[in-house]
Amino acid sequence: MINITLPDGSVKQFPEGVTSHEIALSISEGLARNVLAAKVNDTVWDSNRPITEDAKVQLLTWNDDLGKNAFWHSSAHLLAEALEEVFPGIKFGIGPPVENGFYYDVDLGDRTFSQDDFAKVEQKMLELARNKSEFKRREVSKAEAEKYFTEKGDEYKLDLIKDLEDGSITFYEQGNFVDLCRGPHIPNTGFIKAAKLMNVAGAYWRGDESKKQLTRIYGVTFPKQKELTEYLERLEEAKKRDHRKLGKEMELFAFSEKVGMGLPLWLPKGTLLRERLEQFMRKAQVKAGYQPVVTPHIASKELYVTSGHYEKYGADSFQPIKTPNEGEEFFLKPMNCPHHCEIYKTRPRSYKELPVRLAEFGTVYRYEQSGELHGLTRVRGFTQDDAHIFCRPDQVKEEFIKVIDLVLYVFKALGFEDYTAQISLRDPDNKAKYIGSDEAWEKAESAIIEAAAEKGLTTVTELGEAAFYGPKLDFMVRDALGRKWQLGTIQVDYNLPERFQLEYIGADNAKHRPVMIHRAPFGSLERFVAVLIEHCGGNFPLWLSPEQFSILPISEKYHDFAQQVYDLLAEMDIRGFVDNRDEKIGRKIRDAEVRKVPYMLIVGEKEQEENAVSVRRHGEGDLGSMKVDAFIQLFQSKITEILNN
RNA sequence: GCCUCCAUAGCUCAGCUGGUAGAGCAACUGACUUGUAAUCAGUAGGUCGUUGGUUCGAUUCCGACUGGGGGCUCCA
Repeated sequence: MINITLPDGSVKQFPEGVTSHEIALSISEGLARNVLAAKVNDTVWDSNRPITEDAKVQLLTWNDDLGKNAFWHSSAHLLAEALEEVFPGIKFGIGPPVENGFYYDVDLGDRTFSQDDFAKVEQKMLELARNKSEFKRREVSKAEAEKYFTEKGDEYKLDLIKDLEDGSITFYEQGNFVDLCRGPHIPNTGFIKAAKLMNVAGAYWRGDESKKQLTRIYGVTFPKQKELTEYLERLEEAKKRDHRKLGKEMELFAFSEKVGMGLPLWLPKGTLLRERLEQFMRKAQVKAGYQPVVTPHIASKELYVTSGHYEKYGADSFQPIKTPNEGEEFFLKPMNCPHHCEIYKTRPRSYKELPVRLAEFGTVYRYEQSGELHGLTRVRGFTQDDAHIFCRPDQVKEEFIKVIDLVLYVFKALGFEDYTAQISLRDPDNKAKYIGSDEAWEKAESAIIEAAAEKGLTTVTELGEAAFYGPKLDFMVRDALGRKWQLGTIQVDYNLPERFQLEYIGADNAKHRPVMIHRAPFGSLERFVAVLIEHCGGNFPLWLSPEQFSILPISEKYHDFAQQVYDLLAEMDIRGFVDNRDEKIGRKIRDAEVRKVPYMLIVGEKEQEENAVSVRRHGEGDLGSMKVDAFIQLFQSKITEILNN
């Protein structure tokens, strides 16, 4: 008998060779039906693999990420089996589970695979799933493995086997399909009740551009048809919120072939939104002791030679702007830091005036690969809400805390409630690849950790993720659909102060090197607006909304009164418009609803008599009639509610 | 950049296997003067992304270019 420890700490005795399926069965039959795999002493095992020693066992179902992984990994094998039946002679690369499903990389030879083939393969998958073929694990020798795939003629699997150690190789077999695989897998294919292929894409063998490009087939499967339906509905919802679609519909921004790819044009309404965000940040920054600066969009090559960016990015970036003077070259600025360093250097600095915080909404240009461009989230010209803090080493922690406060204030005002912070530290085993002294790094790293802890942030720490020039803290927010986005960033930089020979005179009358902190709570206005659009589905917070109200006169007779109300609201800095088209009120309401206007103010005979407006809130409906003053008060209270705490 | 799919009116899209195009919405004109999610009628609008080729003939087939979507890191 062996002892099995379950997650609740209880210990049960089972005969040697018990499987986790049998353990589940001893708890309940329903559980046994749902167990996909099991974590046995920190390794995930097949649920039908015999356990021969005392072990800690955690049963995994569809509700566990690891359970899903096993499920989707098994689905990849099922896909491969189906593909092999449909396309005999097909060769296979790798087929892992991913965040939402799985894929398999295949080499189809001369054949092609397109959306038209999806249905056929999906059907074949379900047909094979119904056979309830068991996933059978088998340990094989390296020679045996090589023999099998040599005979099959699959050079990709042979390439994989080459790097594996003899004795550690396993095969999995289900139905007529055998794959080189470490596992684990679900008990049999019958668990897979719904399958959908999502898309095809090219992917280099082993991610190496010089190797052959395979066809990557993405799919997703579920243990219930209903879950597939729900998943597809979620995708639909995400599509509806796509910032590229809403940006066009709401006339926020546009692209033009003539202007060039990745270069967004901000339309009037989008500009209003963007300027509101800038205004908001400016105000918060002034309060936090930042000094706004402005720097040019181009700079002499020398600046980037000094900063080191020329050497690192020069060849892959926008190429220099030449002048009539021979040898004179200017670059579009790809970042603001070097300019700010030069501002810092305009005069000697005393320790007493540090920290110096220089802020700029700096528009920068980076030549991103054409395939990397995506809506507003990845563009070639964008504006950072940039600032650089030059401070003494002993001020790093305090400055970090202040920046975190600022970032949290921004998130709160914009309705991002679910966020985590990632602390990126250097790789402790490879300190040589980082610039800056050991002492400085340790100080800065502990300053970041302490600052994050003091602010009560939920953090993930990643070793080796720091930039070569310093550790950093990144904020990841989760939007309304649960998708993760990286927004604000705070980075310590030891590199530029060194390269630019920045210094300050300390109390000891000696020269010291300041620490530079680079931070951007939004990241870039473009990216932030994109994330914001998707987060709120185009229903912006009231204070940001480009059109905060629309006045809808019942008929032409009330146009004058409508204009009076409009003037009053405009006076109070409330933005909106009068819809004086020759349309019925129902039509005007519908159009305003579609345009996502937060407040609709209906004016007719009654309202005119009482100097009132009938208020309708977007998505909520009629709020009844109120005096114009009362509406202004209601409106302003809604705004201060968000911005002042 | 590479793979793959795509490109028709301002927008969303239809147009079977080659014979120069159609709908809805928007726009414009007129009628209606309207009470909480689409009033009715009419008008106008397209070198079918650009450019070569095949063909008697190309929006349709082939190539190139431009732009767009998806993917190119996550252990067999």
